[in-house]
Amino acid sequence: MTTSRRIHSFKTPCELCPLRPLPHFREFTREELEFVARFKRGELAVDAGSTILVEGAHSAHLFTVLAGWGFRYKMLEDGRRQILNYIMPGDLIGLQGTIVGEMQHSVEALSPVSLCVFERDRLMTLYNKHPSLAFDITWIAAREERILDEHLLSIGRRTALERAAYLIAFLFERGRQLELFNGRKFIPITQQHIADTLGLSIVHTNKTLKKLNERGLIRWQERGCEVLNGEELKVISGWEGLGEGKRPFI
Amino acid sequence: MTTSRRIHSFKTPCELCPLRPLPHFREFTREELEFVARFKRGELAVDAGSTILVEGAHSAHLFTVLAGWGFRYKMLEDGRRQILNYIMPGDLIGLQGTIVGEMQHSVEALSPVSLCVFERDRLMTLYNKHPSLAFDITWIAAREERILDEHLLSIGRRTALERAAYLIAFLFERGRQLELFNGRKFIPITQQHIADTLGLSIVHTNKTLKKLNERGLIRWQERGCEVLNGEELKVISGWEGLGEGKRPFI
DNA sequence: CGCTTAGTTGAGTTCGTTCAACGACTGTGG
DNA sequence: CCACAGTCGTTGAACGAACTCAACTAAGCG
Repeated sequence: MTTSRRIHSFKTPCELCPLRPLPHFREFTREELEFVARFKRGELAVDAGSTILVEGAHSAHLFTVLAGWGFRYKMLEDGRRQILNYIMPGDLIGLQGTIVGEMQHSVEALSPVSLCVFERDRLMTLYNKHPSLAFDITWIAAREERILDEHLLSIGRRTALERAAYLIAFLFERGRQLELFNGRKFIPITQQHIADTLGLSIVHTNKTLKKLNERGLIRWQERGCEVLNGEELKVISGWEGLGEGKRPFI
Repeated sequence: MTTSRRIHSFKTPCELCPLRPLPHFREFTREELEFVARFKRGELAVDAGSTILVEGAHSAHLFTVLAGWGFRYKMLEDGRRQILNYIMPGDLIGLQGTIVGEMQHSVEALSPVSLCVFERDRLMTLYNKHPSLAFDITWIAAREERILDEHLLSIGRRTALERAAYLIAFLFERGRQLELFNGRKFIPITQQHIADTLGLSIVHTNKTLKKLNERGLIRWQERGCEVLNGEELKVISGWEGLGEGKRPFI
């Protein structure tokens, strides 16, 4: 594993944030934007495969993903790993660490990832001075909760084929909302990641994905998944989607 | 299913809240207490087995559990049910509905439950006037998230026996923190609830619980689970517990 | 008293696992 | 340039965990 991280004091100015103009995100008032610009302390860039946060650590920082894909996971002592959720542009990470004191899960990059860095000590200032942004943070936490609910339903009660279809449809829909696909609908994960998300073995995951492949819904190539028919994946899994409303991000 | 609900305009005054003196909860300032007292609109009492919130509904209310046990769940169209988490005194329910607009899961009572009722419209006032309480709400959401992470790890990667041990240890620890057991360590759930939480069939759940019973860790009786050895359940599941710090509640 | 719900148990089946081997590809060092 | 190791994906065979089906007990309730 190549673990390289570069911290730039160079900042993408929040006024020129590449995410904010997307129709997927809610607009900010000038005051909110100015506050967030001051709240931001720098940027962090990590390579694919590197660890962004480690379980047990006391990080002084909060991050918002600017670009790239990653995932949150927990491990048991004997090495069994469970991927909890995926992180993508606009997602806030490290909030749990800020609130509980110590990280309860780890975060790893799937692709090169760049992050906005915030200081957790200043979070209380945000709550004091910008109730609307405070509400946004709660909104973000509630959204994560909702997604975890869906994942639980999936792992607990769906069949292997339904689970796989759900997961790929989910990642695809998120990527679509964020306008991450330029032509090629490609999700940068390995089958091991799929297995560790769905609670299946790698072998059975492979055989399950083969079925989706045979139905012409996905194609596996270059260490990732190309989505050919996102709608049918939703039908198979019985998943209703994330909803189309705008969402906030810090 | 007997579904009875009584809404009392009668209120347990927040100053005499039976929960607040518990060492498990953080103390409030006088101002916070006064605000919450005005925020509270009444009380709701429901019988065991009745539904408190339904998926898809637009509830105008938020609730804090005052007494009793319940659970949150989601269902697939064909009836498969997944229990997401359990609700107990001090828990806030309905926040997702407030934030996303419509409930994404249902909530049902396991025992007689009484709830404090709040109006979701007034939540923004709380954010504007009481940043510390706003932070508490985020805290509560982040805590729920953390618990869901643990459940995901459990369902995804633990064996049936470990899962059962984890769940019972979890419910037991929560009950203990809330001082719900007076001598008899009894959890009011059926084996069907256990099955629907762990993602197992009722038959296999029964056989798994039998093993825990044979080891002298639990005893099943009167539609519930009596915990005989909570520590050993934690050891079997490899679960580290919830942490002992104080927590907020509204 | 019959009806319902919760829990128990056995038998046979299915789904998902582990083990094992192999091909394709990538990066590294000689 | 080739040899080598490492990762990722693929496939077959054997096994085991968890499932369904089915029958039955015990308790609670009208």
